[in-house]
Amino acid sequence: MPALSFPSGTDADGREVSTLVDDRKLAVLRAIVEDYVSTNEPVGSKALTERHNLGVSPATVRNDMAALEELGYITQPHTSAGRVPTDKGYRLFVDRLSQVKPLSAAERRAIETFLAGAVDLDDVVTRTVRLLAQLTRQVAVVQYPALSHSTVRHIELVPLTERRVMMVLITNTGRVEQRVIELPDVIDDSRIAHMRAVLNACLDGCGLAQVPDTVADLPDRVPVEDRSSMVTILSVLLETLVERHDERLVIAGAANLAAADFTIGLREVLEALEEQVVLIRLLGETTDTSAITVRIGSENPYTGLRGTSIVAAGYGSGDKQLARLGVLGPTRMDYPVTIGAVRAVARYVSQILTAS
Amino acid sequence: MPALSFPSGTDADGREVSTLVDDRKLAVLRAIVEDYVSTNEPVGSKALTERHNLGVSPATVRNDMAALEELGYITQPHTSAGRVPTDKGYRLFVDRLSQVKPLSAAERRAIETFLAGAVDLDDVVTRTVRLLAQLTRQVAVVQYPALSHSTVRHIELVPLTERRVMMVLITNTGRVEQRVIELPDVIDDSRIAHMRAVLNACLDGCGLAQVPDTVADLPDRVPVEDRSSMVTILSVLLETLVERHDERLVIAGAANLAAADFTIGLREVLEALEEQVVLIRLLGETTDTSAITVRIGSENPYTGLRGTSIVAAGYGSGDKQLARLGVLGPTRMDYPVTIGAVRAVARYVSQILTAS
DNA sequence: GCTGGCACTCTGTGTTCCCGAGTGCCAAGT
DNA sequence: ACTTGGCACTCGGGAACACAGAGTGCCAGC
Repeated sequence: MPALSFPSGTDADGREVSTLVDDRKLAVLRAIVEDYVSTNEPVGSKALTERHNLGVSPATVRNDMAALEELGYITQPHTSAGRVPTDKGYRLFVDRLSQVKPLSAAERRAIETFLAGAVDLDDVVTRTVRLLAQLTRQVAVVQYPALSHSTVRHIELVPLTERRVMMVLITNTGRVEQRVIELPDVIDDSRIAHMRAVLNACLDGCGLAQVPDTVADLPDRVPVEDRSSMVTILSVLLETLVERHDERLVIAGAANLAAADFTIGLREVLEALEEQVVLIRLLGETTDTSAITVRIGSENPYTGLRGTSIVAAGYGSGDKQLARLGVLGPTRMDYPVTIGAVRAVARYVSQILTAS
Repeated sequence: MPALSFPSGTDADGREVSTLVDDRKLAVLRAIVEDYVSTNEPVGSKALTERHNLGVSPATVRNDMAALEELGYITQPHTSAGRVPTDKGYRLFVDRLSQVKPLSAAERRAIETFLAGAVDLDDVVTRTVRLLAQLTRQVAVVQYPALSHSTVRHIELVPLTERRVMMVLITNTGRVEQRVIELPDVIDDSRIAHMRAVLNACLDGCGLAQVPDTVADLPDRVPVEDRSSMVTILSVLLETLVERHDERLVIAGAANLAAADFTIGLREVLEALEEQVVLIRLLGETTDTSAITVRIGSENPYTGLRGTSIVAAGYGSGDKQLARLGVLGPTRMDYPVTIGAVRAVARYVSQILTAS
């Protein structure tokens, strides 16, 4: 059990905490959170003193509990029932009372070997999401690396019929986007080859964000008879960059929802999981720091997920954040373990992506 | 209400049915199924006579019910409760008592416009699965077109670093598979280009099933210094064909499970949905006919899905069956509507794939 | 400021009871 | 030979009720 860390008066909230809540009350709060997470039952003063040697009697704990309730950190479902942490209580617990629990050596080895076997980006993402779901026993979500921070590795134009080509865009992160393009004119293979050469000469290594500017004068660099085709191709390319931007997500572990006694709101949660847009917002903005984001219950912007928390982290290759991954579970989750797992997986994935 | 169709003595089962079960008993069974599906409560003799004008009294219906129960078509949850159809009862209902309900004109228009907007194969599949989930209010599953029945449209080799290339395989169904290949030797771009040319010359239009035979002598057709690289590339190509074979599935509408009062087994169902292998088996073999497959409850091979039925159909481009799609829901589902929706969607998707 | 004691308040559980829907069977009717 | 009304019987589920147990708040004493 980690020592109780309580640097008093460090931030705006610190003052309230330091003046009204002494160390023992915080220890009580922590004990409540830990017990409630493991038993899923409101925890009473007597049980607390039995399971944690706080060195005081139940009566004292009761006084502390009353104070904590007054401050909104805990609540009781009914009069004369035990206490349950509120979202605010979990927040305090996560911010100041808990220490992230690192994975066991065995778990780390398992992650390493499991992820190392991936053959391509799709595979990395699929394995990652399954891994995360299994480690945390919760619902895992992994976002595909964003196009916006990648660079063009290659653009391929494959003639399909005489008026149709398939464009394949390959990025440095290994992501592949393809689109079928209907051309305005009939174009033979050698002209296609020329356009492909022009495209690649211009865009190879170009950051995707820069593509729109870079291609502006491209139509002028091809023979006049190919100009309208080139315009068509470019417009599809730009569309691809915009439309698919950040959109793809992979989910695993939905079955874990049923295990958690999610009597209420299961339907809403499943619905949210199918709404990519909602999920992406929940994963949060891609911040520059590699910090873990924790959204607890009502802190998250989506109605219907009142009872769920999200633990998310960014990942990427090198120092660039490419996308986010995380897990979603009941507010009543084991935050130290979950945060540890998410952090570890994010790091390993970053490592894999950087290496390849 | 469709006329009662009962061609007596048509098949092996027909004899039992025709001798022991007369038309009225079948009408009773149908009424029971219909009522139970819509109310989700065991249906009694009195309620039946009130809601369906069978022209007989409750007592008569009771006699018929006793006979139907004897034959295993219905059962009662407890003594002195109404009757509930058994899996065998649903089977008879589906096979001989129900008429597929076609979609409304509005629904058909909606399908058409919704699917027509798809830009590529991924998009077709995604839209299809959502559509199906929405139409049936159940869990929809769509399998990606199988590689085995497709032909090679193009193979692309993209140099990434001096010892690494990405292979992109494009099939005539628009499916794209990519793999990064680590080469044994350093190979410059022109030699890569040559290998690409050789590959495409040999494989363009080749059925994927024929690829293994076709490429057997390919290494001999390239300069001796490229031979080992070609072998590496071919082995990865063959791997891709085998590994990804039929594997990919897309699911939507899992939230509908929560709506159905799936008090029992929800966990199992969600687990099955994450097990691609199980799901593929459930969708069934790709048969040549365009018939709809219905698996009712215990008919399906997977424990834990006792309470669910699967309605599946094949789809494809032209007359070739490429893959399957279907929905999964409680055995207590509206089969006529569900079958109608699955059939319609399968047809439209086939149409889209054929046209493109 | 902590502690033990005490009265009080609930929830959850087990019990009992009863209503009503539904059945099976039988004898009478067509 | 089937159908029908009648009747006794069964059983699940809801209402009413009691009660044990866990938990609380408060107070007086240390």
